[in-house]
Amino acid sequence: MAIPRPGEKVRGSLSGSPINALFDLLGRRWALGILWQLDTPSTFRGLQALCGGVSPSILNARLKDLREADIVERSSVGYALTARGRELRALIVPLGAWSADWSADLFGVERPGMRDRVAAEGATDL
Amino acid sequence: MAIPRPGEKVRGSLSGSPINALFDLLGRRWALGILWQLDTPSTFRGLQALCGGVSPSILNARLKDLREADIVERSSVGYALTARGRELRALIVPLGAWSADWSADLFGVERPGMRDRVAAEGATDL
DNA sequence: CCGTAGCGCTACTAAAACAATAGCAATGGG
DNA sequence: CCCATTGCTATTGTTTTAGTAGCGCTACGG
Repeated sequence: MAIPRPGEKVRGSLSGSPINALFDLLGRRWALGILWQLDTPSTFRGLQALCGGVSPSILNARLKDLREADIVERSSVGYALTARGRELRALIVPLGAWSADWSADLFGVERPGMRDRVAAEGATDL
Repeated sequence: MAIPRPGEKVRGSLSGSPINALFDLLGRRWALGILWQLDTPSTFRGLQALCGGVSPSILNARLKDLREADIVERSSVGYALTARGRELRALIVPLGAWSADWSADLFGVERPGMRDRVAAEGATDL
């Protein structure tokens, strides 16, 4: 699957504006999870484990997408975020705290201090 | 498709942690776009148009997901974000500015002032 | 050398999600 | 009653994702 290009049509419809291109990309399965887990660089198999055993085919496809989009790159220590990717990740980090509240309110799940850990450390093991 | 519940397995794998449940939800097609467009309440067909003509079946499915997740609700003026949904949307608004930069750098697309408009007004017509 | 282990990744099949189109029941004018 | 609009379902066909197996490569230790 080609990465969505602003200015062209994006998967079936839409104006192809930048935000929609981004949403198309991030709306693919595991894209957000990969971004989240790549806080620290990981090997392919390491990342696969972090993502709960995603199938390698889809992991590879998503990594390819994210590399073409200049969000992820291969380094000596495995896959890592680019500078731009780190900026993007910084924007989605607050979702961690939001999801903790959401989960607690909606499902009654509670994990004391989780909010603060996320806010303070950007913990990835939610 | 059932909404992802923290604590249970999420679509095939993962730990079922809150952030992963959220990523599962937002990783479905149009979920992010709907959140983005629901800045102002819209009717079903209005929202469909805003999203570039999404098919009604998938729009309906996504609205159902988002309503079960207490992110979207039906009001007298159509579909609208809940209080929680507005909080979530606020977190993704910065993606608009990021996507504008990303698009400009990666594809050479340029629209003067877009960044500022997004930052100042939260423009949705990117 | 040879076996073993880890790595990145491809191939294949089955299941699920999504897209596209048509159209129905309900509501509210004119 | 007629017509337009709305929310939505039904149906069909395509695309994407899941799940599993395993190949080629590199780097060991023996």
